[in-house]
Amino acid sequence: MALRPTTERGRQTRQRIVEAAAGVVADKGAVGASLDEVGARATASRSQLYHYFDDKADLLRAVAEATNDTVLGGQRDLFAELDSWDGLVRWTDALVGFQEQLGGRGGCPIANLVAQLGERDDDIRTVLASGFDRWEDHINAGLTAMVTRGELLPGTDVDWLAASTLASLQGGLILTQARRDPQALRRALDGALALIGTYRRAS
Amino acid sequence: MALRPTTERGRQTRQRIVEAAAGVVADKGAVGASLDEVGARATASRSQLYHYFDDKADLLRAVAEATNDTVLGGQRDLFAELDSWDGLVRWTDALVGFQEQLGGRGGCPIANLVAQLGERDDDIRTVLASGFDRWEDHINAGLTAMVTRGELLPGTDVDWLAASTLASLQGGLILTQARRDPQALRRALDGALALIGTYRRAS
DNA sequence: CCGCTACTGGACTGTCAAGTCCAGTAGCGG
DNA sequence: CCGCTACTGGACTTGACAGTCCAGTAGCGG
Repeated sequence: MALRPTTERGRQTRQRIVEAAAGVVADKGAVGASLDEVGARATASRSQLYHYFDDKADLLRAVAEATNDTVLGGQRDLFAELDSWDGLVRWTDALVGFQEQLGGRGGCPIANLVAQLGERDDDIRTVLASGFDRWEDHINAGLTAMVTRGELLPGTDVDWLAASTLASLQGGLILTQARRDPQALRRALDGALALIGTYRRAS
Repeated sequence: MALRPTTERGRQTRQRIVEAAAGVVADKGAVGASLDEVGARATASRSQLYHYFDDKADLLRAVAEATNDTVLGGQRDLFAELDSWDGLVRWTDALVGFQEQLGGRGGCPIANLVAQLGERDDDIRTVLASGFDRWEDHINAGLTAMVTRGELLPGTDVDWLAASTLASLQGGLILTQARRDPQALRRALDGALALIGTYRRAS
């Protein structure tokens, strides 16, 4: 079992390796990503790779954790405002805008790894599932706050609504990725908003 | 360019190869699938593989087309009844039931291939996108029939509703795959049904 | 029945890739 | 300043794999 680095220099090297690996995985896919390519991008030798990671699977596991943090971290500010209808709309607009910037490329990094590795590595799959759980928790917290402040009807099943919203988002992302068309995500998220809208309090 | 077989024997061999390849891809992922494994399962030698396919990418393209046909063909009977609320509910029950049989494993074969190959092979991505298009067309046809027979309100935006429904389904599948929990698909499809339900005619 | 072509068998080559091993050094604590 | 350990460099081995090439044959049409 590769030990966690004990020095600042070691921690920085490990971090460089994980970030480089995440980049290679984004470009080549998890299976197609080679350790040589990772080493070249991280400016790290094979010994360093094997100093910090038991094997390629161990490195990919670290990439999965980093991917969760990157995807969720990138939405932190939007999650903070997810407690109002306007915040919800801004969140969906930002997601679609981001896909427009990407030209519909890339899809969801977490979902990609589930499809590439999830059927053959339960540890990695579990890490990625926890990423989805955290994502859903953010949506759930926002919807709960909207109920609390009276923007959604009391008794709204926020657990179910949060789950349905995340599903719409994930589905919109895979369809966008296949079609290279961010409007696919727009339509999916509009569906989620329309469903949430049916629970809005009349004003 | 490998030619299409001209004899019945050749067609059967090519078919065996594609089916064997689809099985290896399901087990090992597209990138991890080796031609040796495909040959072993299809009882076909390397010469036969290269007689019918230019290279591995060419074979994977054929697998993508076969995957579309398999996934959509498997729902043919349900699609035929997708023109009523009851048919919609049966369709969603069947999809969830199928995931329960699988124990939440596998995910959507089309989406898996998009995530595994779609960022690096535009031909394959386009084939898979056409699979999603056909799937959405079936849903669209059902919703349109429901409007025509008065089960959904006139003026219902069936294009958008079909797109949103497919997104919910795809999202539910990826979340089910990550969590190994068919209830994730159940919740997603309930969201789709609830949204469609808002367009039902009062009776 | 024979010639020809599509189909078939499988050995072989070159390249890539994961993982191992040997050796050197930066930097920290005593 | 020195010893020690975490960190570093990179050569090397082994095995897997895609693709090429040579040769044989089943089966069909004339």
